[in-house]
Amino acid sequence: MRQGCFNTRVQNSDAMALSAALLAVAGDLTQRIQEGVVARGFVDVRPAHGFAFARLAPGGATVTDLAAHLGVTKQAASQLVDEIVRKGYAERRPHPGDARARLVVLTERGWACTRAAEEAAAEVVGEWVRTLGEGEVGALGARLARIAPEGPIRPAW
Amino acid sequence: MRQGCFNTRVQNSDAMALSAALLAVAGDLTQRIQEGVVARGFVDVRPAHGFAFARLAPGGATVTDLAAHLGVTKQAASQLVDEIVRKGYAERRPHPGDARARLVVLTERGWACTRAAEEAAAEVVGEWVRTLGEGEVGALGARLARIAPEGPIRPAW
DNA sequence: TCCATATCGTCAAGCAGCTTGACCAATGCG
DNA sequence: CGCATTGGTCAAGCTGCTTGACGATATGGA
Repeated sequence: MRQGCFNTRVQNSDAMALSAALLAVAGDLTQRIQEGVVARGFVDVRPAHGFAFARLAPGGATVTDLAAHLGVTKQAASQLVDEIVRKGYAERRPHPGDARARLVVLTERGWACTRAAEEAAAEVVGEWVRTLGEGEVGALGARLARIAPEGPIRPAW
Repeated sequence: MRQGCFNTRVQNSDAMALSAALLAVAGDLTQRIQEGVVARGFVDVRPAHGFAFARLAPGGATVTDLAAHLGVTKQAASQLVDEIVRKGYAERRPHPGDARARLVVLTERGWACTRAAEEAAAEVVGEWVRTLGEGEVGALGARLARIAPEGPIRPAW
């Protein structure tokens, strides 16, 4: 497919302004969720843990699953699991049906931290609602969802 | 000020979906700009350099300026400048009017890399335009600009 | 059934990018 | 002038990731 068809041409300066705003908002959101989670008493977690928790939440996951989801090596994922297990947010269980694998599942503390992150995110989004209005924020979410990629979550830089 | 006024209440699950989409789009954007820049021949730069270039572009900046803009220590900024100077993207000049400071300015190669990043960003945004339409993307940018923070650029995680 | 190959997870070592702490040179205010 | 402040660098250390190697289990073809 031809890239530069006339009516989809974008001014480079506009693209940079949009990109800068998007990345600035993303960085701000991450930082403020982090602060909110810390304020709720979970002082030993980092933003990356949130993405791990999100993957573990449904019903647990293996280290390899987690690695693919986070876009890092198995070793890095294993180290991250070591950390959240040591801190009491998750535990390793034998995997039903595959003795090689281990199922990593959230503990009650892990669930509590996940809920804290949700509350913190809702606080930030609530501020956006006060600035933009509810409909605008809804439209924002809908559009972002349509251009969001499929694959693993990647750090923004 | 009271946070949870009734009509600005946000469902936690909605907030998480919006946050996840935003961070996914931001990560994808970063990665694809990076790939575009590499594809244009600048194989030895990282995303963080782009934010430095943006600060240097107008007319140069000091290491301390850069550190504040990137939200890191002076030492880290100085190391980053070492790197982009060594790779030929910038150079250190005496600062007019302050013999302690040094003005870091982009070289021609630095400008070329900045233009490459703009082109790569425009390519990605062009795809969004094909998906959402031009008006929607414009609205997206306008809304993001309204909720973008003032301070230093922070990494999204 | 048996064995070759692939996969799950971990151990170990190394590296990149950031931090803290210390320091010198230049500034500028009393 | 005297001295606290500021711009920049040097040095050492830490954290989170990588690559490489390995044992244990699973899987599929002869």
